[in-house]
Amino acid sequence: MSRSVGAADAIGRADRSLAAQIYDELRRRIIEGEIPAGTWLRERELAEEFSVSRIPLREALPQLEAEGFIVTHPRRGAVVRELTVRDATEYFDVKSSLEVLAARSAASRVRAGADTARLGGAWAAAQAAMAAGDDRAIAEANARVHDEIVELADNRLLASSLRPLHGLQRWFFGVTSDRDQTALAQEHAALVAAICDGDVEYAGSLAYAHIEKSRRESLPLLAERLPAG
Amino acid sequence: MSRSVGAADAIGRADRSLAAQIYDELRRRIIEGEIPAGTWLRERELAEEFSVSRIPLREALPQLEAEGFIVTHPRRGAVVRELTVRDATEYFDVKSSLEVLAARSAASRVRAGADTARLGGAWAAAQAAMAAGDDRAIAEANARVHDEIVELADNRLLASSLRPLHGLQRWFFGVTSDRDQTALAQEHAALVAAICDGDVEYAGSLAYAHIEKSRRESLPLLAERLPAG
DNA sequence: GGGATTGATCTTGTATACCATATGCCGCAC
DNA sequence: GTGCGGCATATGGTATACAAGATCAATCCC
Repeated sequence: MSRSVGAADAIGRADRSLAAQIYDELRRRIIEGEIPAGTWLRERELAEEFSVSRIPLREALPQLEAEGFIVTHPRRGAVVRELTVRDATEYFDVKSSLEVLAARSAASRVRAGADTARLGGAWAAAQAAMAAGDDRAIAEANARVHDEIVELADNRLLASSLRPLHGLQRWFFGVTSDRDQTALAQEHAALVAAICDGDVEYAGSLAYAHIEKSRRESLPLLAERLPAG
Repeated sequence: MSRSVGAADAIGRADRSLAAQIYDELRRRIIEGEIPAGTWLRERELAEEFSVSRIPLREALPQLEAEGFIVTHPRRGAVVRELTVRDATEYFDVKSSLEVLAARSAASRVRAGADTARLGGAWAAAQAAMAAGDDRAIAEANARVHDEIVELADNRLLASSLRPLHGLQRWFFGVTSDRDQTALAQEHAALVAAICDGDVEYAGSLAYAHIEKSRRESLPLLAERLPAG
């Protein structure tokens, strides 16, 4: 079978394996709500849609299950999981712990002489986006600030632990989140400053406050549109 | 091909999927050192050894990669990763954060009326094993105490975040770890008491001290036998 | 003699066809 | 109305074939 040119071209001709591309594509569709909770995912159906054989799907679907996006029912198929308020609570709990660690580690590494150029650059981009008033750009810049903090923390295990949380976040909130992106950027300002100062304790406290503020603002909104779980 | 009865019977006839069984078996072999770091894992070779087709392996190997046990080189195969001191440091950092959360959450749930019977039972088993002087049993009971704390915390996301750490722990230390299991059990005593009292702050502090003590005792020993990374 | 090239070989990546088996549903008998 | 049996369907798994990237060694040219 040729590699699909027409309708199924959602998966491009990237140099990555088909399984990885399909994983990415399905993950994106679930996160962005194109595939709503409760949808059944059938191997052969998806294989046909993507114009691939079942093999790549048999690698991609278990990965999606491992990250908690779908639940597999043996011999019945996989169904997209439904997010609940409980998931959100768990998310904020774990996120809080790990983000504090990231902020503290980043500050600690700065104290040990790490380069803050990239983080500074990301933060500058956020400021520029704020000045321009481009909400989408602010959201993207905020996300990059976050990524750069994790990068600066230089802990691969931490980064891999945060990855599923990142997916959850976008699943919950979409790209922009419920919060005012400008307010988010303001909080980032203090956090970035503390990290660049190498102030471990302060950076950790700010990160904690940052997440807890998000929790308090977002949870009530989520509770309105999500089942309790 | 029939389902293997002879030498390949490491994977039993459990009701789980072949991929899951093979994942478990490979994971166990890596963790227990039967497959040393640097070993190349070849699909067809393993398929033949386990008397299965390549399909289950194509599901199992990506899972092992996702959990950090192997590194896949496209079109070359997968190689068992080598643990480094850096991995150990990262492990303790993340472990510290998440175990504190587990202890605090567990205590908080007790305060809200959760049942402590299972945790109490696990702790009683550890005491019994200590009285009997059975080191292996103490180690197992200690592990169960830990599991019950996570269970009591009742946070599935936290539990799934801790799972890879648990694998890392056994990979680093084997079943018994480097530490004196009786000393470990003593520390568990105070932690379990604090949790059962619903004392959130104290439980968190004890969990933190517990991990940091492990770090300080174990890291120098690991540094002797692991490359720096 | 040394470095670039080519080709053999190994391994994964993917497709295809087929069989086995569990699950759920529908309709029939009672 | 209820219980049972069979059928449709989906995954779980096997076998096989072929394509293509990676490696390495032999070879060829200068």
